[in-house]
Amino acid sequence: MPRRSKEAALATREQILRRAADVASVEGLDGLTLGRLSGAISMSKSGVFGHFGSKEELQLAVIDCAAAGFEAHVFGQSGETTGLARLVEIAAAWIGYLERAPFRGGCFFAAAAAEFDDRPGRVRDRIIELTRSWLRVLEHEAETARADGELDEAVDPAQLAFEIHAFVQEANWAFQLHGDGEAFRRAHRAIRRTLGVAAPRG
Amino acid sequence: MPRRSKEAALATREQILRRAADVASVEGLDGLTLGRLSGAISMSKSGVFGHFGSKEELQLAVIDCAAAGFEAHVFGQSGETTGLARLVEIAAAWIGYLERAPFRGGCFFAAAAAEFDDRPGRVRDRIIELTRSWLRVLEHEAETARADGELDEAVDPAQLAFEIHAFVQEANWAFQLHGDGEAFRRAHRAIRRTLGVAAPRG
DNA sequence: CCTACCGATCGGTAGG
DNA sequence: CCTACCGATCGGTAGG
Repeated sequence: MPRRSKEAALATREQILRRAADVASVEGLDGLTLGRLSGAISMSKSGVFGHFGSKEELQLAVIDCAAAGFEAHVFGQSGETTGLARLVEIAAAWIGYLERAPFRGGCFFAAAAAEFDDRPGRVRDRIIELTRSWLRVLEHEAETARADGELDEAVDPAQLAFEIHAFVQEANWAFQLHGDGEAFRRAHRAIRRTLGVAAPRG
Repeated sequence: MPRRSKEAALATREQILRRAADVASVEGLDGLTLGRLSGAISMSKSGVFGHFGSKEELQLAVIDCAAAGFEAHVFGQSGETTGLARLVEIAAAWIGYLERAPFRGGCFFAAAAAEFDDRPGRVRDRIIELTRSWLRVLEHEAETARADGELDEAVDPAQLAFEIHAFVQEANWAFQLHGDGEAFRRAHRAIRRTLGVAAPRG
């Protein structure tokens, strides 16, 4: 018999993960140490450790926690639209999510990707999987928009996804590093211009 | 009297820094530890330490070393051109530098910026200074191109610099994280399209 | 979920 | 530029 109920243990786990994601966005997923994290939530190190079994499992759980928050915001905001309207909507929701600054360190995945892009392992694999799938969402909507005649037939959906993704990541970079208050507006403007140019001619 | 000549000491210092920049591009500027670095070049920890006096001074020296390599490549390649031709040239030289992969971990400054964008201190200040100045170079050439009538008068040079910078950073990101072999070609294509669109109408 | 540990490694120092 | 060391902290374990 566990001394505390499963519900209480799960609630503790969620509380740990929320704080961990915040710490990791600043210190990095590797700089997230069991000692500092447990101190920040007034638990013992091994009390935190017991919920995950290894640091790698903690890192993976933090990534999934951040992904769930991101998806809830971005997909929760978009309505029943498809194609170009949906592409515009989810890009705007993405920018809005970053503007609301869910973590102190800015975009969790931008930080995690830069940190782990050259460290093979399960953490890197999970980050690759999630970022690839997000790029595919953008690409898929661009494809639908082209098929529906909302974009010029010459448009390459993967190229369009690359450019939109670039603008939003650049805005996060410029805001976090330079404190550039124009950054998110620039991303909006760049996306609008790019989609305008990609519109069918006539 | 020093036991070894100043020249020899400086050569050792340069050797340390080259290796340190490579390690830091993978492990991060914080993950760059005196112990691992000294092991990698078969020196004692305190032998390396003595050249810098603190870990922060080592980090700053590594940043300046990476900046010198970047500038030598990018500005060394560009000729006597100005304005639009120069903007195209330095953007291409930048992409070429990243394609040649000077460090195992990809763009040194992209990694360093993501790591230190939320850690106040001299390291962050130096990264901000160098990245700001590079953005200003792009912006300045865009201004010149507009003044010379090579770009439409409605073009905002800062916005153009933002977009070009975004494409190259995105290419580095996609290549490092996803191993995307198309990434640098996509950046070239995006820049060409953006500058083509920004060219004067008529 | 806690206390009390483990070996390894960290940045940095003393002294030569 | 080296050996030998310092206190602090790391991820992880034993036992309750």
